[in-house]
Amino acid sequence: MPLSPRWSRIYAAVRRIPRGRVASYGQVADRAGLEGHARQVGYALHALPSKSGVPWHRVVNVRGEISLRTGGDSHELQRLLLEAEGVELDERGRIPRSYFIHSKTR
DNA sequence: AGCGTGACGCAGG
DNA sequence: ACCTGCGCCACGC
Repeated sequence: MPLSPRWSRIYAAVRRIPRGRVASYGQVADRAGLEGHARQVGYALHALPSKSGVPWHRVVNVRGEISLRTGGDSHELQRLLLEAEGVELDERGRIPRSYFIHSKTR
């Protein structure tokens, strides 16, 4: 049975993030027509089955950090998936602004 | 039905 | 750059 229309919009927005780029939870919320509901984006992705085909790994927090609990498996997985797409983390383990959607460069 | 919790973000200090 | 408080909504007790 279908998830709430709210979550469907969120997943659709995530699917629109181009390969090799990332978006913050807030940007996803905006693009899903849910301005100010960044937290719901995190919740929706958390509930997402790993088989879904939704590129959840392209969503990071506004500071360019992977928001999954450090040390956790999925945190590691997200980093690997991003690097596989050519997204490079800086020395602090954060993703430069230039990889975000809407960024002029890159 | 209330309350705490959480893959967040922004304004303040 | 760091910390705190608050708004947001769905879930599980």
